Amino acid sequence: MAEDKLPTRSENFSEWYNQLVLKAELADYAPVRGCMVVRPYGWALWENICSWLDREFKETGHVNAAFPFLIPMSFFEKEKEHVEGFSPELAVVTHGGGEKLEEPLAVRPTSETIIGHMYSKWIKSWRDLPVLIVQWGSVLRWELRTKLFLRTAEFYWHEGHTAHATKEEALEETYRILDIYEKFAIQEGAIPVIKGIKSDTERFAGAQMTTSIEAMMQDKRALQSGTSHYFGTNFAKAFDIQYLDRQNTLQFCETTSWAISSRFIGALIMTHSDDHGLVLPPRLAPTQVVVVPIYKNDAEKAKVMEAADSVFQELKQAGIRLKLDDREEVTPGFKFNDWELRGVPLRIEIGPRDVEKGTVAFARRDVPGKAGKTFVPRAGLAGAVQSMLVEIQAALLAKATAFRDANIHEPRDYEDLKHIVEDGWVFAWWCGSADCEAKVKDDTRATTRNIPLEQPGGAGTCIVCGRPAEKKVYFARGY
RNA sequence: CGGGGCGUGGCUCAGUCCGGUAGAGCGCACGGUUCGGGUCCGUGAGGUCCCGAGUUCAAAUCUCGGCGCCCCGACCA
Repeated sequence: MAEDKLPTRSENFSEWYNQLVLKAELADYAPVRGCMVVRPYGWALWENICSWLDREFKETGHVNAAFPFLIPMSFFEKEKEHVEGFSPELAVVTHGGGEKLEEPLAVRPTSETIIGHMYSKWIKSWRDLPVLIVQWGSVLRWELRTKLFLRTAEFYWHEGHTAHATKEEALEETYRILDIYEKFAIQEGAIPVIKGIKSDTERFAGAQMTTSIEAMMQDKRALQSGTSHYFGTNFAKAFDIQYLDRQNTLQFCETTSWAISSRFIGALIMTHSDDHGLVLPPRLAPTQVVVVPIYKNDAEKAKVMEAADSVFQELKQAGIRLKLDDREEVTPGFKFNDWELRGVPLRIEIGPRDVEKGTVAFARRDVPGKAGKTFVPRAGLAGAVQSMLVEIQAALLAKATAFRDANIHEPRDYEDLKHIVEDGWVFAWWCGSADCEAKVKDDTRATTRNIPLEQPGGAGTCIVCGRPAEKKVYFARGY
């Protein structure tokens, strides 16, 4: 039960975030360094995220499977960039059953290697392709600095791993998933994201191309919210994933992998929430509506509870996820604050005056205070609630989009870039060289986020070195 | 691995400088009161003061050693 107030976003964004996660009971610190416990409310949110994605993956031909979370160390040696990228953050099991193991086993930081190994067994013919498998689970990376949801040692995700006959098909898959991620973020999460391609330095270890969706948080830092990789034949060559084509010629597969992690919950929090607590988009909120009855004696209680119960039944039958808060030991005012902290999109208050008038009171979470309160007729309530939830969802997206667009700037020159990334995103021409990228990072701690797929066209000059540039890129400080 | 801070009831912390019967607020339990924006009053339960060694008649407090956590950088979904 939360009693004291959150720090405000403006006084300490980081502390606001930490306390919000704890007080809203999304997660708690685990007694294991860098790990979190996802509490029931946080997990319910994660389940809503997963179930939408799962449905979408299945509709596009993917199937689910499970691979071991322990991976022979030698597997990591097979792809040079992959081992360099992941070795520093592996946790390794050296003993089992009291005996030292002959070969240490890594706790999976990602599963390309073990899945690649299995694919080489399973794929023999062009008839076996494509293979489109998704694994739901958790992985472990020994991060040096952790933060609940955003970067924990163990985190939850799905990882898709696909194998295809041709480069065209693999690229098509990479972008198909990126589109699903974009649709998910915008439509379900109300988070406006930018689709694009990562620079060579920001690319996934072992990939030929990494794409991402990037979101702007309320502190204007960037959060990579989903990622989809094209591997070419890198992993197929490392793990010997070959098939015989129609001409009876041995070919290497083209593979992809992609993921959205529990970090997305961090993105939801930092995009929509306010100084009163969590604000969740209705389409993902575990509880979309809470009904709070108000009365001061038994006679009132009887009437109010009768009305509250009938409202509850009607909305439940309409398929709305809701709760009736009939706790007697706390005051309505306490409940208001409590559910606001938890981010429930719509609160319905029912008091004696409402019962008399045949109304209920709506209080929108996204519009705090009096401005978000309206009185609604009791008749036809389910329809009114449905459309209010749609309105709130749209309002959240509109607000986040306006905020993002207001904080992306095109710099006049390099000095201007340095100034902008202090408190916003830069959108600028870039020659594509790692040197220029590194200079920006050294000078400002900002990195390239991605090269958006949607380009203005034409050409310009690199904001850093002044050489000709064909693409524009986003620079921002990331999470 | 560098730089800062901190380990005292469930939580946040005071007490440490200057050694002398372990405290507060919140939370929790019970009773009453209240209820359209975080009610108020009363009663009560709850502590190896991070660990170890030393100094002392006496250590949460002083000395030495260890462990752990948080924040800021380098690694990252």
